[in-house]
This record gives sequence, C-alpha cells and structure tokens, in this order.
Amino acid sequence: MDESAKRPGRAKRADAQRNEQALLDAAAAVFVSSGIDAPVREIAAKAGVGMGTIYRHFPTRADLIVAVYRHQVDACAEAGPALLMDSASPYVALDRWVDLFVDFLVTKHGLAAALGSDQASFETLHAYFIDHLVPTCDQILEAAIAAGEIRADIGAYELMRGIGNLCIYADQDSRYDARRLVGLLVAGLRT
Amino acid sequence: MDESAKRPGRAKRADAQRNEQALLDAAAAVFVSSGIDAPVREIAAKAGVGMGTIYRHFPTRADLIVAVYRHQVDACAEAGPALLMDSASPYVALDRWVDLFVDFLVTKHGLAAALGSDQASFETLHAYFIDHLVPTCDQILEAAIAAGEIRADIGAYELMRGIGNLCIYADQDSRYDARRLVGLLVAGLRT
DNA sequence: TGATAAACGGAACATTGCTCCGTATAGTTG
DNA sequence: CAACTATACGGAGCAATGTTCCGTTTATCA
Repeated sequence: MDESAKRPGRAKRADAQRNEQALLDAAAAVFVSSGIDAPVREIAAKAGVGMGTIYRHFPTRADLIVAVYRHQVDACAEAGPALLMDSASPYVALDRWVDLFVDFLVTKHGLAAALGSDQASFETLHAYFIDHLVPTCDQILEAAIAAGEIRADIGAYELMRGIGNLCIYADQDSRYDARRLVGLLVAGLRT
Repeated sequence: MDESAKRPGRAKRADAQRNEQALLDAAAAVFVSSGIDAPVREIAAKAGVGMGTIYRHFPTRADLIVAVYRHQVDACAEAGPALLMDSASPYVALDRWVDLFVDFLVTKHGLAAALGSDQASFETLHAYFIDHLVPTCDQILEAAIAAGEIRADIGAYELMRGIGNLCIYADQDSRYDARRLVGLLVAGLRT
C-alpha cells in the first residue's frame, strides 16, 4: 500500500513529491472555498506552481479530485460491512449508509454534479466512485432484498446515481433539503 | 395576451420582430441538437444575426430558454386541474402530473441542471418555473394530503426540485432511468 | 425624400482549459 | 566535486466561449 511501491522505475524526484503534496493541499483548500470547478490557475497559484506542473501531476481535473477525496470515499466503502453487522436490519444499515454517502456529497460543492455528468474529463472520477462504492451499496441492497424489506427491482448503480443527483446544488438553496428527499427515495424502496 | 399589448411605446420595428422570431426558431433547433448550453455564437449564426442582436433581444440565456419553452411550461401548469378532476384520486393525479413534468424535463438536454443551479444568469428561468409550476403542484399535493394519501411534510417546491434533480443528465446514461427513480420518490410520499 | 430613433453586426476584451517547449535542477556517476 | 542526464518546472500562447461597445445600417414617419 506504500506510495513508493510503483512497479518498475525509480522513485520520483524530491521536488516532484513536494509539488504533488502542495497541489493536493492547495486543491483541498480551494475545493472547499470555490468548489471543485475552481479555475485550474487558482489551484496552481495557491500551490505555488506553474500550469505545466499541475497538468503533469494530475492530467485531468478528475484525477485531482479523486486524489483529494480518495480516503473519504474508501472510508465510506469500508463502512458498509460494519453497518450491516451492527444494524438491527439490512434496511436500517442501508438507511445509515446512505446518510454517510449523502453527508460526504453535500459537503463537496459541485462534486455530485461532476459525478452525474458524462463529460469525458470526469471519466476517472466516475470510475473511482463506481468501482469503490457500488459493490458496498450492492451488498447492503442485496441483504435488504433477501430480508424482504425492499423491492428487488433497483440496482446499486441506479440508486446511487439517484442519490447523487438529489444532492446536486443541495448547498445552494435553503429551501431544499437533500437529506429529506433522499429519505423519501429510500422510503420508496420499502415493500 | 397579444404580444403587441406592450404598455406605452410603439410596436417594435419589423426587422426586430423578424430577428426575434428567427432567434427563437434557431434556439429551439440548437437546444435540441446541442442542449441549452450551446454556444451563443452557434444560435446567433443559425439565426443569421450578429452577437449584439441576440443579447439585445435576450439579455441572458435564461430569457431565451424561457421564451423557447414558455408554452410547454404553461401547458404543464394548466394540465394540473384537469388531472385532478379526471383522476381516480389525488395521488393518481399527482403521479400523472409528475410524469408530464418528467417527460418535459428529460427531453430538454441540460434544462434540469440549469433549473437546479443558482447561477445568477438563470434567475429568470428559475423564477418562471417556480411561478408557473409550483402553484399547480401545490394544489395537487394539498389535495392528496387532504385525502390522507401522502405525508404532509413535503412542499411543492422541494418536491419539484427533487424531481428536477433526478432528471439531471438522465439522457446521458442508459443505466439510469429517471422515471423509475422519480417513481420511487413519489412512492416514498405515500402514508 | 430626408431626418432620426431603433436596431444591427462583429470586433474586441475577459475568462478559462490545455499544450508546448525552452530552462532549471535533482540525482548520479566518474 | 564537477559534469551529465533524465526529470521536472514554469508560463507564454492558443482555442473556445461569454459579454460588451460602438460605428454603421435601416425602418419608419413627416
């Protein structure tokens, strides 16, 4: 799991490592203040590097976003089995896991929108979320279906896209509560 | 209701009227092929007018979008009372009306996203939808609540935003069926 | 037909994503 | 420690797009 465990070539140069970390820190800060659609120049400037450097380390915006949020996505994925164990029923576990997912999404301005978009530049982002979260969601969903608590005609991917969509622009409108809508959606799953 | 019923000044010049119509026609066509985010230049070119002309007639993109879809929005709004009369129950009317709304949204590439966005340039668009559709939705919702068919803790605005969000990017992903998700959301309203 | 207000068109500027290449340097080797 | 080379850097520059501004054209009217 160590970063330096890259297959063949030698390790990165020291300045390259420093710059990559600086970019991650800068991006995390800028994403909070300006959303994940913030101008590339702003991130580069905050990190104190040139345009060329940011594109060398993170060829697409999606690569940068994934790098910044990887740990949180992984944590969400890993929380699934534990919830399934600890909860009174699979449906309760589903409800709790969805809460985790929603909490993550609504605090990342613009992320939910990027997730739904099929812009080629977001391919990596899309793939990371699908690969890491769909299996977990599917596991919970299957358990709830097996327990007869929810209808069987919905897939993990489609449910997660629906939840993601409900979280789009959720932080821009005080009259709209994404958590409540997601709650209704999950309620609609009940048999 | 006539267009020429503008209060004080005299009627528009003939060439201005022609250009406005040409712009509406061009925009309608371009919106279908390239979505409502199509470059302004593309619309102006298709209409055979200069950049200045399009901005003079429609200062913001939202103004143009509203002008293009006004009739369809109005039709959706006016369909509400009829559905309430003709349906077996308010809940059925709600279900049917939501179908109309979803059908409208999913066939307008990018419109649902623009509706949710709080970009200042979409203010007019937002306002038009709120003003014209929320009252209708509210009427159906209230009837369903009065009939005890759905829970009472959801407002028309919030529901419509949720439906709108579920329709975002719906035409870009064959694995995602907005109608199904909206169906689940509405099902979640049942008492 | 001439005057004038209305409308037009497109050049020009600003923002932003992305690329390219000349320059600088970390790490290595003799 | 000095020279060398693979890496990495930086930012100018191009392309796309939104938006404005103003000199020119034209519809309308007397």
